[in-house]
Amino acid sequence: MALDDRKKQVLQAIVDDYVTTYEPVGSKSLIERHDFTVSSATLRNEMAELEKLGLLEKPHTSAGRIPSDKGYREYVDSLMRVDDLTESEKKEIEERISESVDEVTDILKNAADTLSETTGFVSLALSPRLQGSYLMQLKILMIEPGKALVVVVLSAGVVKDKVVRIPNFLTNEQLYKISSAVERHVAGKSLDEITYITLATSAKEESEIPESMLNQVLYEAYTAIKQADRLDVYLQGEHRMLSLPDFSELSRARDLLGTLSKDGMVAGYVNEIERTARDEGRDDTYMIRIGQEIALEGLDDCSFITTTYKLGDTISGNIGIIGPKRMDYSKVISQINFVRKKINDNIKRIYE
Amino acid sequence: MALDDRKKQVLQAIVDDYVTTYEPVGSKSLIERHDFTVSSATLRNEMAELEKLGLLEKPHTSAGRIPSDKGYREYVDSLMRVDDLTESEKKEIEERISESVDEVTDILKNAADTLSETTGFVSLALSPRLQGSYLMQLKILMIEPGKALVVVVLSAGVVKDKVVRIPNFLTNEQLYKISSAVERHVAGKSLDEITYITLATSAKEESEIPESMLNQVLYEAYTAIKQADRLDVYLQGEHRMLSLPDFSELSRARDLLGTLSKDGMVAGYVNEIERTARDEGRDDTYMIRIGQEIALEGLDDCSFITTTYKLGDTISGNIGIIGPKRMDYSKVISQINFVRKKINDNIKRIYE
DNA sequence: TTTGGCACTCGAGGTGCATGAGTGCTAAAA
DNA sequence: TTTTAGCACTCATGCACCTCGAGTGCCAAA
Repeated sequence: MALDDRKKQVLQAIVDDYVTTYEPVGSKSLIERHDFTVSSATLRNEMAELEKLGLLEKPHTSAGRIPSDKGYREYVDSLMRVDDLTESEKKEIEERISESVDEVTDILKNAADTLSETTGFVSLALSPRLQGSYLMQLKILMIEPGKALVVVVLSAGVVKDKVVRIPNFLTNEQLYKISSAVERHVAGKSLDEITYITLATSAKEESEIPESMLNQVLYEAYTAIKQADRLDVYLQGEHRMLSLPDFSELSRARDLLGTLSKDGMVAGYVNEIERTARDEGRDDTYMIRIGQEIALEGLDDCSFITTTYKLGDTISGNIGIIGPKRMDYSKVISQINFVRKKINDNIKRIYE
Repeated sequence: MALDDRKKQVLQAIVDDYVTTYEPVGSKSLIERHDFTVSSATLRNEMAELEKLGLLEKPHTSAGRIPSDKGYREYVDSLMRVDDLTESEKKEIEERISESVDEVTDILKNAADTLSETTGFVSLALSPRLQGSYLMQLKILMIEPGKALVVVVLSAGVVKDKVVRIPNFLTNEQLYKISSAVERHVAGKSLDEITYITLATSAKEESEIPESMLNQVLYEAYTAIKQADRLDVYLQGEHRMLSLPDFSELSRARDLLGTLSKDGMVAGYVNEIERTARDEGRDDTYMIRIGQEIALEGLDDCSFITTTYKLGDTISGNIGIIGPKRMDYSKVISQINFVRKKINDNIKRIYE
C-alpha cells in the first residue's frame, strides 16, 4: 500500500482523533486540531480517496469518517510509533506487579490483573504450552485406600497433579512399586511422545502386581500426564468493557461477554494466532488482530493484542488484552511490553 | 405480619404477575389474569393498604404496583409454594450434571455451570470450609534442588498442595526427615489449632538438620497448611445478567458486574449469610437474601439464593445463584435443591 | 364493605422542526 | 494539475409538543 506522505499524515491524524474523541472526524475539525497547511476542501478530497482505498468509512452520509479495520491495520503496521512508557507509568505498573509470588500461575494472574487495570480493558493470560516439555518425575502418593495423588513434574519445574481413584486394596508398597516403575520408563520423555501403550507395556514388565489392578492405576496416571498440558486461560476485567462507549449498546456488550465467557474459544483463538505467527516465521514481540480479522462472534469491534512470555528456552505462553478496536494502540502496546518484561523477570527469579 | 386471606391472595397474585411480565401490575390487569370475585376498585383499596404496610410500592403515580423487598420477603416466607421439579426438568439437569468427575472442585464447577444455564442467572460455588477439618498427611516432595512440593491431605480426603522454595543444598533424605517429623506432629490436629510455634518447636526436637535450613522449610510447610483452608469462589454466567430487563440500564449492569468481579466480596458475603444462619440455629435447606438486605453495592436489584452441600459430616460449603429479585423464586429454589442433591450424591460417590 | 364512576397523573411513543456538522461537486484561483 | 472557496444537500440529534392509555385516588350510591 503506497500512500503518499500527506495521505499517511491524514490517516494518522484521523485515527488519533477518533481514538481520543470517539467521534467520526470531519475535514473541518481535522484542520482545527492539527496544523495542516492545506484547506479543509483538500482534506475532503484526500479523505474521499482514502475511503476508496478502503482505509476509511462513513457511519452515514452526513457524518465524518472513521478508520476501517484496514485503516487501523495500516496504522499499526506502518504509521504508529511505539514509545517507551514514562517513568511514572512504569512505576505505577511496578507497584501492582507483586514480587512475592512463587508460582507461575500466580505470576500470570497478577500480571493480567495489572494489565486489565492499567489499560481498562479485558486482559487474558494463557498457561504455558507444555506439550514440548519433558516429564522429569512422576509420583503416585497414597492418600487413603482407594485414592491417590498423581504428581507430575515437568522440565522447567512445572508441577501438575490430580487426585485419582485406585483399587481399594492396593497397598502403599505396591503403589510405590508401580509408581517407580512407571517413572523409570517415562522420565525424560516429552509429553507428546508418551502414549498409553508405551506406558502400559513397559510398566507391566517390571512389577509383579496383578494386571487388572495395574491397569487402572496406569490409566489414571496416563490421564494425569495428559491433562498436565491442558491450556488454561485466565480472563480478567470483563466488566470494564461496559464502561466503554463502544459497548454502550447493550446487545453488543451482551454478545461480547457471551463469547468471552466461553473461555475455551478465546484460548483457542489466541493459541491459533501464536501458531500462525510461528509458522510464518515471524517472531514479533507482540501480535495484533483487529476487528473482523478476529473470527469470533461479538468481537467485531474488538482488537486482540498479545505477547509471549518465556518459561526457560523452549516453553512459552501468551498474555495480552482484548479491547475495543478504537484504542490507543501504541500506549497499550508499550504497557503490554512492559508487563511482559516483568513477567519474564519474575519467572526467571523463581527458576534461577 | 397478620395479613387477611384476601391480602395474601392479592400480594401473591401481584408477585406472580410481576415476575412473569416485568410490568408494574395494576388493579385491572390483576382482575383480568386472576379470577377474583371482587371488583377492581376493591383491589385498588387492598393494594393501597398493602402499600401502607410497605409490601408494595409504586414506581410512579400513574403506574401499577410492584412488590417491595419486604413484599418479596413476605412472599417467600409465607406465600410461596415450592414444588418439585417435573420429570423433564429433572432430566434436563441430570443430563448436564456429569458423573464422571473425580474432584470436588470439578463437581462444584460442573454443578454451578448447570445452575447458571438452567436458571439463566449467575451461579456461584464456594469451596468447602475446611477450617474444622483435620490434617491427615503432610508430605514434602523434592522437585529439584531448591524447590519442593508440599502436599496436605485433609480429612474427608481433600488434597491441597503448593510449590515452595527450600534451601538449595537440602538433600532428599534431609527433606524426608523433616517431612516425617512434621507430619508426626501435626497429623490428626485440626487446621485451626496448628500454629507455627507448635509446628516449629516439635519438629526441631527430632531432626538433626541445621536450624537455619529447617526454619525455611517449616515456614513454607506452615503457609501451605494455612492456605489449604482458603475459601475459593467460582462465579459463572455473569454475561447472562445482561439479557435481563432488570439490567437493561447499562449503569446498573456495570455496577453489578463490577461488584461481582471482586469475588472475595461475594464469597465473604455468602459465608457471612451461612454463619449468621448457623448462629441463629437455623438449619434451612436454602437461604434467601433479597434486594437491600444484601449490603453489596450494585446488588440492590438482586437476590441471593444459596444452599449448603456436605462433605462428610462436618465439612460444608455453599452453592447458589445471584439473580434479579424479580425472579420465580419457587422455581429457582426447586432447581437449586435438586442440584444440591446431585452434588451431595456425587460427593458421596467419590468418598464412598 | 363493595362498587361504579370520574377526574387526574404521567410515562411512552409519535410527529414536526430547527440545528449543525458533515458531505460532494463545481468553478475559479494558484 | 492541484488547491480552494462556495454552495446545495444530507441526516443524526435534540427539543417541544401532542396523544394515548393504563394506572391512580376518592366519592357517593348500592
